[in-house]
Amino acid sequence: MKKEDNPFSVAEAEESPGFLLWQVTSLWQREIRKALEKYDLTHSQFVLLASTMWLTRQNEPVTQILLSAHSKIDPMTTSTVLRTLQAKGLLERREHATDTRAKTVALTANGEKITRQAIKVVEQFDADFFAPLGNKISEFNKKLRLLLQQ
Amino acid sequence: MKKEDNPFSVAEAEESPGFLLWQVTSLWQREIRKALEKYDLTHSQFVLLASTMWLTRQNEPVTQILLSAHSKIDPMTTSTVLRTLQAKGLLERREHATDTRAKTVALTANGEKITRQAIKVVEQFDADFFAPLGNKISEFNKKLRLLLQQ
DNA sequence: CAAATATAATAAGTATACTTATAATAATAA
DNA sequence: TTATTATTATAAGTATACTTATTATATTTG
Repeated sequence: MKKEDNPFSVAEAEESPGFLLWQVTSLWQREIRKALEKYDLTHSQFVLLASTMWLTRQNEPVTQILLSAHSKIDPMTTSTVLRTLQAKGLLERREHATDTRAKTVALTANGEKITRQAIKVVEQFDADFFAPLGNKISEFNKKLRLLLQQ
Repeated sequence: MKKEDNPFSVAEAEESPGFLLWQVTSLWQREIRKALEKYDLTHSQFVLLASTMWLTRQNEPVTQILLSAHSKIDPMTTSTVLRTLQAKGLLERREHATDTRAKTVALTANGEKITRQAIKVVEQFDADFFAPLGNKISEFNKKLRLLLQQ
């Protein structure tokens, strides 16, 4: 292969933000999965449980579509995962009071208990995972928020 | 729910690097998937094709385990996805010259052609996606590398 | 009000992404 | 050289994560 035919725009794979993001996320998700294993929760399940708790505390009407928007998990996956969590007895899905198309999601007592424990574990894990950034974490957060807002 | 019982350590979900990383990655992967649709490639397939091309250019012996390590895709998924790519005629998996346990992966002519086109599209997509960071991209890359090195 | 459009949820199907377990071989140590 | 350990790849099974299509209901518009 001829050198002048290089299809890559960067000299090192380590200079591509896309490839770096791919690698970091792969590792992060893999480690989180291990941390959640003891609660028999997948990462997506945890995100939806924590989001349900979060939105409930904001006094939002917790519909599936709102959970999907908040968690950035697509609506179909949200539906599937929530049913799994319902089967596990961690949350309930009732008919919405005013919108009969929608369902209202709420944690059960056990769901609340497990979610609280899992949040602690994940927050500690994240603290460790992002520790190499030191006091640059807020800068990192700011950059991520920039990417979300486009 | 009592306020003093707040299980979250941050006042806003937007202050949690973990949740932000989850959201950014979800959006990024979803958009990349759309960009790769016209080549009938998933994101993982693209990463493995580009990694094969990259490692080939580095004159590395491109085994599945090396591809797995480079791409951060676990070995089993690497095996499955590579077989899909082989069925599509985009790459070949031959017996390794010296290690009969291993397989040597190489792009076909068509695989090379499609990979080159897809790299262009993904690099352009990433340029757009990370554009809000402006000249802070190298700082962002540096932070991601810190997280990889731990 | 009736028709058109939008929204909320899900069925079915495909492709990861992971787990544990296993086969086959390579590399190393006694 | 033989036994132990490590490496490379894959089988089988589970849970996302997505797509397109559909159902049911809300909302908007003429």
